[in-house]
Amino acid sequence: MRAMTVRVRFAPSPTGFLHIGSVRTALFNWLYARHTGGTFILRIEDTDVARNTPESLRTILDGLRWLGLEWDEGPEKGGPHGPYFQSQRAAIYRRYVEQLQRSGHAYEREGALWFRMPREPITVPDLVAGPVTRQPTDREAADPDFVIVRRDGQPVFHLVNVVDDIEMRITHVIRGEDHLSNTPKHLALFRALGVTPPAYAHIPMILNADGSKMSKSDPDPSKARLASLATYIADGFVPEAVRNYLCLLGWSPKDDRQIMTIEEVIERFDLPQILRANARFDVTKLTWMNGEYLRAMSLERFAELAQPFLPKPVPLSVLALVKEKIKLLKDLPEWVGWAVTEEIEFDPVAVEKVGRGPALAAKLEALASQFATTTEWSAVALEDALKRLATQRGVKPAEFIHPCRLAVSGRAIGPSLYPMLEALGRERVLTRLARAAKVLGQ
RNA sequence: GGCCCCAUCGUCUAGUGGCCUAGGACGUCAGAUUCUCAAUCUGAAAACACGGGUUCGAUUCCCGUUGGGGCUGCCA
Repeated sequence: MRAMTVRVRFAPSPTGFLHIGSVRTALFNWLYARHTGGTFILRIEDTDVARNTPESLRTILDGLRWLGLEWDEGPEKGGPHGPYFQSQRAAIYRRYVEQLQRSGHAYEREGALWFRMPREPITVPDLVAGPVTRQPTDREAADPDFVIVRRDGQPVFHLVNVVDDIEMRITHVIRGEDHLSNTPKHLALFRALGVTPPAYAHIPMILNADGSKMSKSDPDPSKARLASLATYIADGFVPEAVRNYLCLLGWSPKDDRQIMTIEEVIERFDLPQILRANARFDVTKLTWMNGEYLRAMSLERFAELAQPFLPKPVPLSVLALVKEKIKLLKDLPEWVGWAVTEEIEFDPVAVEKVGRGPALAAKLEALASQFATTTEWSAVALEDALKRLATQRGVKPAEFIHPCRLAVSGRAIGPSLYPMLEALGRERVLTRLARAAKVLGQ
């Protein structure tokens, strides 16, 4: 007996930004396809003409590719079961609608076409939640039937979703738990059409940190931002980190691993391990993970990813200094500012911390004359020079280190001091020491 | 309101009746790194929602309560 080849699909609606929860759904589908050697299909559910936009479609395609979730069949790719836009499949839906009418499963009412829902409860054999049997709600008790073709002739979600899953030979439907309540309708449709339904796996939702629903239209703008994948791209998260973090939301490798290569995840991922409980999105942990990925990657890749975040080119030697420190690429400008701007702005908080006035000026001037005579301009030699000066004055090196950092970078935090000085070069360091002594010396 | 799903540290999770004085990670706090830091290292505090059962024994099984989430559109 040969197992049926797995065919899964991600079926977004191009009506806005790509939701981070949708991304996780796409990821789980993709992982399952890769784990089983199956096929990952992208299908665009654009039956609601009024709400679809081309930009939104672009966002979906780019977003999936950014994460490395390439589809095997779908837009810009083709495949044997196209077209992959529901707006182009009207003839197919019509065929199925006619079949339902002929077999007496559908009838017209108020200009729309309604599906005759079975009166007895339907059990969903869900791979994650187990068998789920729904009792009829108040509404359903009054009238369990539902619309499958609108008055304007457009077929609705429940119908097209099922028809396409049939036509595209979908074997497993992995989707958000918000669809669990819809599933009996879909099962009834399959039954009426005389087709064996796919297996269902409803995955838990991703919620905000406060447990509320992640919504792109949340009245709180900071929450609304977090719901969109675009935010993470813009803030300088790297795809591997976002993907890794998402893998750990609702799925667990069952050991203590946090950072995993995608190959490892593909190897271990399977439906039975998916958790039943909703998970909250912890952007802080994602940020930590992003820093881990940034530090672990090659300098070349770091430079490549950094490029869009830098107003002007920055030498690799400088990027190397901040690569180990930074967590988000969007913070790059302020971390490398010392290397690309001569007009250093002094951070008030840093000035407060280090101090100002004649005492500071004296230290900076001493430093300047010390560095002016340093023969070899290297991190090691500079460290040696600074420490000699401190010893001469009978103070701790820190007494000179902090003012020096402030003078050359304007900040209290940043890369290690001596490599920073080395990268800057003698001339710029001396200029900055003099300027800082003047500006902060009063 | 009705229906459905869910419930271990603040968060993500390990745990499928005794190995649990409940493990890991993020975050937090405290030290260390006699240069900062959102880096690194070390350590600490921190959880089985509640009430009934079942059992020799429950975080683990059952029921209820409470709490959270979802659905309840001629949206998807």
